[in-house]
Amino acid sequence: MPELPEVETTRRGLEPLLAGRTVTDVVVRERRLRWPVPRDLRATLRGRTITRVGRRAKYLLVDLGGGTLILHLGMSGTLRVVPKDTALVAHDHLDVVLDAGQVLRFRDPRRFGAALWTAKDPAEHPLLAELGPEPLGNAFHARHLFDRSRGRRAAVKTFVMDGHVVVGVGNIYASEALHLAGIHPRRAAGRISLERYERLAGAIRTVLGNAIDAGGTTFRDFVNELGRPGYFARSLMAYDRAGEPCLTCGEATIRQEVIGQRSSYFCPRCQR
DNA sequence: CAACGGACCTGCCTGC
DNA sequence: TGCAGGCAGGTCCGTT
Repeated sequence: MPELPEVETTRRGLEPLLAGRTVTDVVVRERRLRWPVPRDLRATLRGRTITRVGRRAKYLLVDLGGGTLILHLGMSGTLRVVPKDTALVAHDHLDVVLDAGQVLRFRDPRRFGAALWTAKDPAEHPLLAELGPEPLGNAFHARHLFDRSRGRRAAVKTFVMDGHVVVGVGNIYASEALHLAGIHPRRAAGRISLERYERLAGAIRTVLGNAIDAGGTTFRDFVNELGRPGYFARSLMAYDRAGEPCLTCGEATIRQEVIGQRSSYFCPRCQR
């Protein structure tokens, strides 16, 4: 169940395994993902060679020269490169068979993920065109958050999880970043100062960067391209720690509340 | 516009 | 042991 660090971990793992490989076959076992898998995906991909694996927000972009396979892992998706004869398990919906006897295998029990094709610049695809800046890129900074939040009464946690504001900040890392920045997740986004957004922008970069360095966070089932978990869970300061002592102040207890229909974790003492 | 709830799914855990 | 209920890391879409 990936946020940006898990998707980036997957991308970094896949890139060297896929670049230069030619697609010899495609097997679609289940078309009913978030959007239907294109009927002609097999015919479209066969014979093409993968040049690189990119990422925009949580979308993986498999560049096949003349077009791009857009993959999204949804809540429960994993991508792995396995030998061609590897036994199938439940919810192995899609195989991209590669020349070197290996298969890029997409598994997604909940089917919130996606596999789409675009022949144009993927940045112009409707799903990507309106997205906010990358949190680890130069276009993301406190001024951006400040300007975009003026007049908005929604909780700041909801605000930073809006992909049209900034991409890649999911439910775990939103709680973590707000904790690190000392900001209460329910505070109205439009009533936060530029100075505090400086702290928040820095916290988002720090938390996401550290999580990528740790290979992502594994709670239940995230695994990388080799089927291995990430190690950031041990670094979490707030998420999933309801009732436990705050690791920052050592005095208060981490609270869990639902904000914008998502479980949120924070320290009522450190976060205001 | 912004905000909110519902929708899409399966698996896993809890409590009766 | 069985079963209902709730919850899970995403995000689009329709309605106010």
